[in-house]
Amino acid sequence: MDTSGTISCDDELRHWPTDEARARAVQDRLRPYVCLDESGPELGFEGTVVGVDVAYDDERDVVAAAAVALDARTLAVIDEATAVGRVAFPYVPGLLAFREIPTVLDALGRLARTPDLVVCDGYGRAHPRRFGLASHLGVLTGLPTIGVAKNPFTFRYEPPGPDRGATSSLVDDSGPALSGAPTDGEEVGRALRTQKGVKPVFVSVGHRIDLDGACAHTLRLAPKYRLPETTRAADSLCRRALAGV
DNA sequence: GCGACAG
DNA sequence: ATCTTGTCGC
Repeated sequence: MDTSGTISCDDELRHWPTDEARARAVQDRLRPYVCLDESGPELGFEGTVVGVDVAYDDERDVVAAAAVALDARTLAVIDEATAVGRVAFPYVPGLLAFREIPTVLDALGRLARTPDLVVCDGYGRAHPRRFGLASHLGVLTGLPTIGVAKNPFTFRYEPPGPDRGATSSLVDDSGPALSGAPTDGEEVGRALRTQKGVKPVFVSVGHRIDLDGACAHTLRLAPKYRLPETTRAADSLCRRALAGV
């Protein structure tokens, strides 16, 4: 595998790790493939923004994933897909991707057309090893991805201004944990106020987009509610899919 | 040792 | 994530 200097999604799935140490090793191995020097799709581009999310039934060890494609201009739903699978990994903070991605990939593959941008529940670069769910999904699919989380995890931030669109830096103060570059105090994402007077969401870059673009798209996707319409639609659909199993 | 900890 | 009643508001 990986004899061409690129990633094979199928190979990664075939060698999915089963313990924490190997999962962290996978993150360290794939992190160099994250692309941070593309600006991403234009705001209001012609194409689809796809939201993905999963729901669990721990009793039966079942996970349901949903992928919902919205028209990037009108935010109208134009396609939906679901997939059901077995939980592939326990919940461990920092290793969420290994629990969710296999079934999410299955759902994404059932869409009629390839997404132009994918919005994930959780983090991208805002991650202990700079390789959260959104980055992982981006590297495996090659698609531009962003992470929109509902909580700041362990990262520090100042509350953004009260108005819609206000932002503040999400900073990693854990120190230079990664080999090499000094990352202490680095901005790993942003707190973004999507609705006036409402708790912000936490946006970070996944793959092939910059932080400004990730925030701009997130704000545009949340014209009425705190969470992006992509997330709301995917959350609703995966819950219905789980209930139907 | 203790608390914190995306979903 | 999931467990869960009522309640306030458009």
